[in-house]
Amino acid sequence: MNQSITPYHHGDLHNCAIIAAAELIESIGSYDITIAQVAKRVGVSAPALYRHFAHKDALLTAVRELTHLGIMDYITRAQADVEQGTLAHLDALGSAYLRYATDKKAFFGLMWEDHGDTESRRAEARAKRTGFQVLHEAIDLYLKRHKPESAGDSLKTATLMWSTAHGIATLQHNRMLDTFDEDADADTLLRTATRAILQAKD
Amino acid sequence: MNQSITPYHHGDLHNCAIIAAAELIESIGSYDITIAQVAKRVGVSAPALYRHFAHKDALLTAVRELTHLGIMDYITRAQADVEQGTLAHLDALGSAYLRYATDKKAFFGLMWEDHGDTESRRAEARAKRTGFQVLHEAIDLYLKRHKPESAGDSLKTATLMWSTAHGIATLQHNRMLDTFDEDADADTLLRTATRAILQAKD
DNA sequence: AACTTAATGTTATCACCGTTAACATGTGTC
DNA sequence: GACACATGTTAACGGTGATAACATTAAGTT
Repeated sequence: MNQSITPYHHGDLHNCAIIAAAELIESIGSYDITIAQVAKRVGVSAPALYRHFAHKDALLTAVRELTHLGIMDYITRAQADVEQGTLAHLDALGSAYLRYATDKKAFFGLMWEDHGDTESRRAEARAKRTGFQVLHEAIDLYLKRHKPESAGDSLKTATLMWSTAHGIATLQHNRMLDTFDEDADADTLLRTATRAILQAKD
Repeated sequence: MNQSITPYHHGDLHNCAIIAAAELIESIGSYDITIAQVAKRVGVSAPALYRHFAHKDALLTAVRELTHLGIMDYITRAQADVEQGTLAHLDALGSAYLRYATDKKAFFGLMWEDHGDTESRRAEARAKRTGFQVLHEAIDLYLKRHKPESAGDSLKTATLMWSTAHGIATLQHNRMLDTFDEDADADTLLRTATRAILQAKD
């Protein structure tokens, strides 16, 4: 009696490790975590994780997938309350992006972190592209409705708007926005940019 | 005779270490370097560097200062061939920023990297702000000449343009621009954005 | 039910990292 | 020349990602 309560085999170490890593990252507000920390949190020895992940970055890559799901959740939810193809729709998308960047600071940083694993880059690129396509379709719809003569530029317009949103988000993430203009507000900036980009070439 | 060619005291280890670190970063194309690597390159033991830098991040911060000088050099040089306060001036500034991001990939990454040293953040913020002010003045001049009614918005306009340039630069840095639009060209995108932002509210 | 095999844990260990301590060697000053 | 101080050295520590060798459990075959 009084034997080990937890069995030798964990059961679902793979997924639990990913979740534990994500929780850890969120709780300390930084993606600078340790294999040992994750292992301890799951209640397992550190090398055990190497049965499920080739190296630390593979684990972080798995967490990155979660972050993509997370931001897609933000985006999807933002679309729910809004009529498709309207300016409000575009504002909602941008606002969701900015909100994710501030709400989930560590995750946002992790998403765009440089890492070497070339194999996982493709999967990530695909995930980011699907997020991008939501924006692209919204812009395409908007242009066809309100500026049919510019509808052919929807891809370039979407790329530009994503770039702008990303720039504002990362500058805010690095606490640089208010260094430049202490009254700067990310949402207002993005709304201004959105209108400028859409109005261009009139 | 045949004594040690290098004296016991290095003479200017502080600056040499910074330069060595910078060279190392540039040569391997990543700011993920090691104190030992830097020490070896200077021909000194690793702990010797701790006489000149409190911790590794202090050394990296010193390199960051160099990167700020470097990008200011790009910007200053870009201004030389161009008439102040023109659209060409603004294009040149943006182009210089993008060029630095691609030419000095590792340095650009280092510049905006998250790091904990709160003390050095202020100095960096100041350096970034002076870079920003060049853009701000150029935009202010442009607006006063070509759109005097919007001259009051020059700060917000500059913040927006920097954000856009930064977004394009970082997306390109993460090889994401052509993931979205394989024909995307950073310079063209930024020029489009510049014109859109300046034309707005007409 | 027993044996085999593969999956998945364990502990021991490695090389390397940032960093500190204790000691050595120069340099400048009176 | 003696002393203080700056600046270098080697030795060592705790922590990191990762591997090796071994232990345990689960699953499949007969």
